[in-house]
Amino acid sequence: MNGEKVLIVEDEPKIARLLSDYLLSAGYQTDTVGDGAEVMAAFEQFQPDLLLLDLMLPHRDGLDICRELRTRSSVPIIMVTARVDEIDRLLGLGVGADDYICKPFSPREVVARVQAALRRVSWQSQPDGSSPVLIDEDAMQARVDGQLLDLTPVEFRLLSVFVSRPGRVFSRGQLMDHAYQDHRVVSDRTIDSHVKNLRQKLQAVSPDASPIQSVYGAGYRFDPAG
Amino acid sequence: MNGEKVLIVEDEPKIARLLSDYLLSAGYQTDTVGDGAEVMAAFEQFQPDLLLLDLMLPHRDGLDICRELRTRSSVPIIMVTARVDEIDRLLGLGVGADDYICKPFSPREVVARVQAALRRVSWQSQPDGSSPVLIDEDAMQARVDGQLLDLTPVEFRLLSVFVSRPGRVFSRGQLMDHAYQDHRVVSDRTIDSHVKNLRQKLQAVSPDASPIQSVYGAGYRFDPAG
DNA sequence: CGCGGGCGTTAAGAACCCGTTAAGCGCTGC
DNA sequence: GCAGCGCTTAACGGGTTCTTAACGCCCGCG
Repeated sequence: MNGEKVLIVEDEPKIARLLSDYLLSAGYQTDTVGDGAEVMAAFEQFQPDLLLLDLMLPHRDGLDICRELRTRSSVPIIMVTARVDEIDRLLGLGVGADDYICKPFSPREVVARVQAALRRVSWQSQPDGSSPVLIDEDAMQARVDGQLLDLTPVEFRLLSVFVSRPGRVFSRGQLMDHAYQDHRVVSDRTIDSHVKNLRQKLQAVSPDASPIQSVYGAGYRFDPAG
Repeated sequence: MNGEKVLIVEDEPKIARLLSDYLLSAGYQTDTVGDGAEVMAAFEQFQPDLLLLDLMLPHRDGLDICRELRTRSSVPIIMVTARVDEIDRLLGLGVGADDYICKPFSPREVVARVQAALRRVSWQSQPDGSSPVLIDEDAMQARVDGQLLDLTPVEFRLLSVFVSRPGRVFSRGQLMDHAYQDHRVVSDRTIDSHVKNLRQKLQAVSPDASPIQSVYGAGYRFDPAG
């Protein structure tokens, strides 16, 4: 699984573990650092796409870390604080964090905010128009090389998920989660079936490419240059 | 940056000030309103390109304001809410907001979202300049190619919603929300029925176009060049 | 080579979606 | 009261889409 990488900076092992578990099961890669002094090294080495940063740390303040990182990277940072009123103070200080989470947090909340933060940056960085596949969520239309695809609702949602994270392998379960907002459970074959139809419609428009690849034992991967 | 105008609707002065500062320093013009009852007037006068709308307001609910604005303008609206779980509720209600921000928010987040929302609209609007369909909310009159349409109240409101956001797919539920200011619940077939009549009247005036398209499994889409 | 589980495809019934008709209801003006 | 109008919906029919059972192939492994 090649999910995006989240660096967790948290000195309390139980909490670090908790965060890590949530994120792993949501398909992210994680690395954990418990000491403020080690953060920069881990950052260089792990090259995370996002930071979960506890405010209270041994040897070095989370605030301080946040400031230094901001001078050299625009990686999204989510601050984890123990108390709500801290947040006001942080806002006042003009720390450049992207979001804040208060303890105690719920699994869903953490994952939701991480997703949101990552979605935001992936959006901004895409000058859009660069990918051969364009998704218009509002209009519920998808285009390949300018050609409009005639997709059913499920197909559209699936393609939409794929396009949102090109190159990533999605398990059938993850595809279900993302494509069925009601938390319906369907069989794995159902996904296969829709992928088959989707592939067919994609090939009808651009016969030479096969952008949806099967990954044996894992799921499917979308690769626009496939 | 050419100083697009952002109207801030927020009753808490400190937060309003904070928002205003962020946006000003990012090069936007701002105006602030603290009372729900004054929003429409300020909107007319200031002619903003975007609204930052707090959900909790004195005298008038942000939700309510959002709905009314949506019937007469397609200006992007970003809702500001105090808690994450509000967002789920709002999404369920099909409010026509473009984005949501949770308190506490960071400077970067607010500015990023405002930028994103503005980029989105400038991108999708104005290929020509004059839509063939004109809506006069005050007079409750609609024209196609200059021809006056004889619409019933429900038909007028529906068309009005469609025209406000061309190309976008509206579910039947969303159409109900927008076209019935009281929170009435009617059946899906009711919407179908009105759409049928609306289509008929539109075709009577311009026989070649079919601007209201059905999107199987999703709803209806208005596309003036359909 | 034989095994077992993962996978692609097919086909068919289930489920769902939608346009239309026609009828009932409330309201208005005569 | 009655005719006319607009709104809503029950009901129906047709079409589309979804899902799964079933089957056979393929892959990786011992």
